[in-house]
Amino acid sequence: MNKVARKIPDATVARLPLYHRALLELAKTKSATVSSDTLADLTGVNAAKVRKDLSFIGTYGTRGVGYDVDNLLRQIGRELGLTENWPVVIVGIGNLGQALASYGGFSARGFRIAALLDADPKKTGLEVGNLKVRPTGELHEIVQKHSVAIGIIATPGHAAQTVADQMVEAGIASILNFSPSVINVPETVAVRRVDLAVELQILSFYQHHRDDEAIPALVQDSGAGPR
Amino acid sequence: MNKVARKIPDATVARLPLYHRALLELAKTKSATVSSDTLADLTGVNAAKVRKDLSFIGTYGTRGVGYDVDNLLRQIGRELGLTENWPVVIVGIGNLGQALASYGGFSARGFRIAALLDADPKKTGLEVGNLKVRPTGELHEIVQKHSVAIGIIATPGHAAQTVADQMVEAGIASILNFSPSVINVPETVAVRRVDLAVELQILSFYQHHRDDEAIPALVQDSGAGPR
DNA sequence: AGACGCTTGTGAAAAAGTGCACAAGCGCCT
DNA sequence: AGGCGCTTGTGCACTTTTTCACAAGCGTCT
Repeated sequence: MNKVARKIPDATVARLPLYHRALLELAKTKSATVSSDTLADLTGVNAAKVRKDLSFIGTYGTRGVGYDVDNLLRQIGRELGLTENWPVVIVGIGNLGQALASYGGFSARGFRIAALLDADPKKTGLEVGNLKVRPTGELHEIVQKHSVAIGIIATPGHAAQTVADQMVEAGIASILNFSPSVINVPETVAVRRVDLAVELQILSFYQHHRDDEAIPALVQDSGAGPR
Repeated sequence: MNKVARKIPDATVARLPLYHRALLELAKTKSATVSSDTLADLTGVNAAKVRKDLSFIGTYGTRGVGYDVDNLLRQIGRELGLTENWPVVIVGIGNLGQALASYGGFSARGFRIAALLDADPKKTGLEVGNLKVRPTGELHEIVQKHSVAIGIIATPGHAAQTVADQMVEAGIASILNFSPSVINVPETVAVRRVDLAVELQILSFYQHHRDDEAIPALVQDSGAGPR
């Protein structure tokens, strides 16, 4: 009876990080409470949807007033598991890997980079974002030592499957795949794929069909259903 | 009567690039035709869905045989507007911008980078992927000259809105926003946002709720409904 | 204390997306 | 020339997501 209640729709899960980020912003600057309407503006989501989404994680709003920013932030963070400060490893320290490694936002958002790995020996020892790049061979050891649960693949497409296999073997349970390839993993492993060119192509479609009476419109998230 | 037929669901649009990429791969190596089943394997999509998706762009399959790879590739490319070889500009040449600029896959996928721009004068003149970085001030001129329709924002969050405004003013109609901020644009402008940390947080959720009876599973796309 | 304005939380309807299951059709083989 | 195996295209039922609309509840002001 307590587990059953806990079913948050995938579409909602995909939006929670959006609210989280907006709240982070609000907490820094603005007031102590926020209405679903404001949050809707800030995230580009419809207000009713905001309320429904938030209702899935509990009733933390006050009618006539809104949501307490700090509290809501905490609740969403807890729900997303950001309180655990997940260690992540990044494999593939090319341009994208380096961009990820030096992206400052991770720690504020619940993650810390445990290690940077690259198969190319020439990259070994390179210092990026005050971490030294290490050879891919050390993956297993690092994952075990730091209890890494999440791995990021930032390699070229042809290396992605190999890296994925190594990650799975090392015990990683969730993979964020930035390579353009689709990878095969056991179904106990969660995968999310982000393909930069795909995003462009989707835009291209709407650009291309601009005249076809359709209004492209303004939704700003890259997606719903992961799982 | 001819326009009406042309309504391709958003969810399908989001998957077309996936098929496109798989077909590109098939065209290079394998056989001349492909079945919906194989394509399903290659993309991690259910076979019935593949067929339904493809049926939206026309009936290009042959029963008992499958789809002609080259032809299908062409049809999807046409539908996505990739034949137009869109010129794009990238604003913000930090690590991510450089990663995008030197990502080789764009030209094969229907895009060419018209210019790299950065507001920081120190970056001006820097050569990335055999293009010189130019000051943001030249945006308007470049957009006009090359008829750029798509802009990529790869700046830090705090600069995103300013850049977006400049893009809109310059006449860009579609924006791919890699910054963590949500941007406001007229509703005639299409925006897609990709937030690296958001993707991680979504994974975090499923990782966190791993025991809650739910099987995270294996869908590999980052999203459906853009529009 | 009562009224009023504002905002939440949520039923219920509508819309969108998914997946099954199977008839229709193609090509090969005998 | 007919049968058989394979694969498409799609009607239909089902699930998920979105959107509407409004009662319920909080706080303030008189």
